[in-house]
Amino acid sequence: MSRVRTRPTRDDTREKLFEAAARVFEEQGIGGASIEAIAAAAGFTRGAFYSNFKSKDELIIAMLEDHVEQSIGRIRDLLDRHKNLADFIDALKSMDKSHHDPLGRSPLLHMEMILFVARAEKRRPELAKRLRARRKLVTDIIETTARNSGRTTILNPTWAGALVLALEDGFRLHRLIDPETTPPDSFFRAIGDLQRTMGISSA
Amino acid sequence: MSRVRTRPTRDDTREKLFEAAARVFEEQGIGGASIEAIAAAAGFTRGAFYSNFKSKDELIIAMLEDHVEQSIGRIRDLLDRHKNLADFIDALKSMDKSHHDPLGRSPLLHMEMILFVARAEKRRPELAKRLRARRKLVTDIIETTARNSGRTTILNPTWAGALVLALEDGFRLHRLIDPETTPPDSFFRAIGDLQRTMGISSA
DNA sequence: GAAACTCGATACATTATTGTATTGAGTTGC
DNA sequence: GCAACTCAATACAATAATGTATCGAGTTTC
Repeated sequence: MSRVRTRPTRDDTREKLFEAAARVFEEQGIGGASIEAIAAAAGFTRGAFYSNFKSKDELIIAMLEDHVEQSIGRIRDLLDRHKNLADFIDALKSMDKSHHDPLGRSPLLHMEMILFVARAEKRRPELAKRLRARRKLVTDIIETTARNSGRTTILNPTWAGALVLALEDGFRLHRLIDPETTPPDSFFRAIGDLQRTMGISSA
Repeated sequence: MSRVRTRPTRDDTREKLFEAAARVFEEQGIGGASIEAIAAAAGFTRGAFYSNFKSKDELIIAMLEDHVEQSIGRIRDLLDRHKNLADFIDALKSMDKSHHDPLGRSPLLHMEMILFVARAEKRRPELAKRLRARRKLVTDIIETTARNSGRTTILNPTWAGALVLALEDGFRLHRLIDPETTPPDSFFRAIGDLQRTMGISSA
């Protein structure tokens, strides 16, 4: 190793390409983004891109894997540190306030990713499987906290999980076009309502 | 007017381009679709496209206006024919089963459109306004049926509307990647739960 | 039924995008 | 420290996509 590194490491380059791609996808959508635009946004030429990824698809898949892994990791971590659900949700809330959503990406990009996965289902069914694993993690959390609670649950846990997840992404989506009637805490407010009236889990 | 028309009318051509664009956007996404691909899918050349629309953006905006107008019209129509909410929801359910969702387009395209509008917000704020008008229509329905009902509502009507709309699109989205745990009737099931436990409206 | 008009096809010029092959500065192993 | 290696830049060839100008068959008007 030389004393002062002038060339960025491979991981640096990949990381910069990830971030640049996120910005470009955010602005132009996945389909509308050219490889040139991504490389340029990262301060590189296409050469750097092709040296790191075979194609735009491969970059997206790597990003996706990275994001899902981080999201699942964050959730598990939070779950370890906050055993009871009230604390867990409070912790989620404060994460949410710090500009990051629970999945750790911007809402627009998040939606783009889901559409990408949906379209890629036939070519690459493993991508949707990854997203379903994250879903399952959430429903499992709801299921176990429900079981451990003294409260009787009105809804069955799997269904309650589906409900919560639909609300999360539904609000995220609607906030894009109607932030006025969809304040940032809509999701948590809805969760609160569910807890209070349906007993999806104890506090 | 000649006795037998051999050339399609302008409206025919536009309609075919709409349908073709819907198919192409569905497959490749809005950003990934070329004008050539759209024209070809409609059985035309690019010439026909440019003779009818200035750009891809203009086509999308026309499609969007068309779709929102039809959706609002359908909802109003249904509302006129089914005065009480239970009938209204039943009618919605049967529409839903006939391969069309309440907005009258495929889920993937629906999401693409919303993302397009979100991105176009700065350039064209009127598009988001249109979508908000549809949102408002739904919340108004909930509001008036709530007021007319004898039941006490736990939630305020605007919030209940936001909740219902988030669920609609949330399930639509998740059905794309996890149809197993997101059956087609998820939305209606959720509505039923809300009615039963939160009294968002009377039946 | 002839002149004016309409509209999609065609041709063309231009720019964008892609992917590969090669180069050379920077780094690592020995 | 030098040989082997790494990796982003560059150059290049080929294809894709765009937008405009023009043509001509079909349609409308009178």
